[in-house]
Amino acid sequence: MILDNIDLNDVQIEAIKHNDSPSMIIAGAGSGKTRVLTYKIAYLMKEKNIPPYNILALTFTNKAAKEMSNRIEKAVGLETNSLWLGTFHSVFAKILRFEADMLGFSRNFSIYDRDDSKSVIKSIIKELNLDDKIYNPNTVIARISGAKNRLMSAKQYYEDPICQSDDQTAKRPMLGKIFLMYEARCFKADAMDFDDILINTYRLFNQNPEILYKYQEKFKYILVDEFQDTNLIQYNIIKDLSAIHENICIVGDDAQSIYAFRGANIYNMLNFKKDFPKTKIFKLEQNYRSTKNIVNAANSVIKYNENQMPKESWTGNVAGDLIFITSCIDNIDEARKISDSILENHISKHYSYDKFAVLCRTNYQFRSLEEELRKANIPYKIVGGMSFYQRKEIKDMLAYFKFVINHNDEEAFRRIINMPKRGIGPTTVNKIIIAAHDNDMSIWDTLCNAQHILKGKTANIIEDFVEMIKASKIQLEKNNAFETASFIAQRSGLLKELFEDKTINGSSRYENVQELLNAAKNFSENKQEDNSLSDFIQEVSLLTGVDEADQKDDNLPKVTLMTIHSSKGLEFEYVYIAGMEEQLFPSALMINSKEDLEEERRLFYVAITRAKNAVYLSHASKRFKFGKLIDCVPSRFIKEIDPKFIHFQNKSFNFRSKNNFFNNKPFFKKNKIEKTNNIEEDINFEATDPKELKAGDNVEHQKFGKGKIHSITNSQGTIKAKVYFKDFGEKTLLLSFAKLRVIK
DNA sequence: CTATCGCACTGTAGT
DNA sequence: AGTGCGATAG
Repeated sequence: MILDNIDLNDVQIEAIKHNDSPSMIIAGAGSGKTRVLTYKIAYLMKEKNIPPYNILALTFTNKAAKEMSNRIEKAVGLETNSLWLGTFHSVFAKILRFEADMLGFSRNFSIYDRDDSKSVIKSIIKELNLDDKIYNPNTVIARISGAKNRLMSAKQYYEDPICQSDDQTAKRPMLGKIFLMYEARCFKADAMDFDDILINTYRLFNQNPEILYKYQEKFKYILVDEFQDTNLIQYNIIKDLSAIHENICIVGDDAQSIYAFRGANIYNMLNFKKDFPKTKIFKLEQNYRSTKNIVNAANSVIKYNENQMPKESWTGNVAGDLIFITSCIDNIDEARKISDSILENHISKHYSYDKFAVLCRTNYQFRSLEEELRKANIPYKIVGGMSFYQRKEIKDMLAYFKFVINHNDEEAFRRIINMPKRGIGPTTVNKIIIAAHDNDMSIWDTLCNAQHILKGKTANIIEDFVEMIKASKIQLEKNNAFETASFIAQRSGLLKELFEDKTINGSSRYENVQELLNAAKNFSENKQEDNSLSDFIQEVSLLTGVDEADQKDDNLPKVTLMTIHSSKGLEFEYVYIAGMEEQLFPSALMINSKEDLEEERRLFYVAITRAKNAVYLSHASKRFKFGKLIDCVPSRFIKEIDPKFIHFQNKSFNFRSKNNFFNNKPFFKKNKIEKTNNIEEDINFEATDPKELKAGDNVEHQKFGKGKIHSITNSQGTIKAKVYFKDFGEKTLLLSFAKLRVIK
């Protein structure tokens, strides 16, 4: 039998074998959650002979889905293809493509990411002649997304008295109108944003009982991973889907719920038992990952949270090291101490670099860390952050693909119409879009009849453009993703333009587009069917920064730099948590209520429990932000760890102040480890007095080499220079810190 | 229409 | 520190 010879404890086995009524598996950090889930699916398929297409398994990240699929393949052999395993968004998007016409969409609908939505919102705000400082696009998006997550349509929002009065007091009376226009615009462009994928699935099932029934019968077994991160809509959909068979198994840990900010609802976990009274609960409390000190320290912090389910996380592992705490002068000192410590552990304990992770609350903290790791010649990789698919040239290329697939995609149209430059400026674009809106025609039909609104050269250019799209469409219908993509890349002239750009930035853009074509190639070759460009785009639209991390990897072990959010589900021998400061972690922007603070605390809990062997916390007294030095105070979370589990690395600490945990001057010692020879360090640069620099000067920079000052500006008290470097393109430098030397 | 320059804003997290 | 936008020059 499949579970024989597999290392599983009694509760795990019980949980795996329970499949005839709802169940909830409360799985603490490091308790073998994924293991249970994968073997549960394997067990259903092999022992219960459930056909894979009757099983639906939902995860939150593509990465988790991929890993689970790999593990199942290992356990049962190669039959996971027909298994419905994927993220909420990808599975629901798949269903929506099948049933699109029920909702008035086509099966080629586009998916708008945040940037696309933002751009639509911006153009609406502009059209309505509203002030984008009051109607900040981010705020507007947040309001709309919030309403959508409460299952409110634009029309309902527009008519709702509470929403109206809220917006009135916030001085944003037009928000309802913007929402209405946004919804209309997306619908017309045959596009859905991330929220729409969930909402439309919910509506599809609620408005069409026969379709719901079809899927209820199809998905006889439903499993949900990371259930604590589901929002209300996601929960309602899976509740509906499992209403007949009630073979639903949810796995989660309330202590690791860190997505309330995007609508995840910790109470879903508590409500589940009410909605499914027959629920059997399993608690996986043994931690197989971390040492006793780490588990106990994590427990001592999380007990400050009032909202949580009772459980006892414990481990049979060794006691291990205490939690190290280091005080630093500023973020550069912090980065240096972390890189020194990594090097020391790497050398003395022979741990390869991939055993280390540096976790941060925010993305911008990576900059100083990166620099120090680079100086110390420690290989590293950054996970998340700016995604490959968010780069300009990639978005441009994807916009071409999207427009060929969906001729009504207005966002894609705006992006590509003058990329590469073909002489179509904003005036012409507006003419076309206004003509389309006025005559209630689609963008595409307007383009095909461009001779009515445009004259001479411009009309010819548009005609050529239309021809190009038509030719690409023909490719789309008969060829696979790679063939079509290559055709479009060349025919559009985008590839040629990038190829001819000989600056470093230009050639890296060219390489990026090649990389994208390469991805399309792999996609086409790995699949026998469903390998058209449409299928490729569907997959890519739901991909994020975290997913590509391993993609370009050259097998060299590297230290991982990531945010705590993206570290969820992973584990490392050594975990460094940088920036343990009030305002930063817990984040000042975040904590408006007790619930918010508790979420930050859970985030801290997640961070600590990533570690198998040791945790290093560091905090700085000063930190650069927006080019300014900010004073920082150690995080309250440090104080909350039971002192029994802490070791202070800086001996000079004392507890003089009652209010501030450490308000004495932090101890600073010279680096013990000698730096490897680094050419850049050999050049001894002195920062030139900013007053001596002026626009047009030829300069040399320590890191970027030779360049020319474009302009010098003084904004909000910081003097900045835009410098064009020969090898690195345009950079903005803070003149007070940048080490520039004037070349005569 | 396109290129360049100065200014202002942003800076939680991820599908 | 990077980006994006508007003003202005080309």
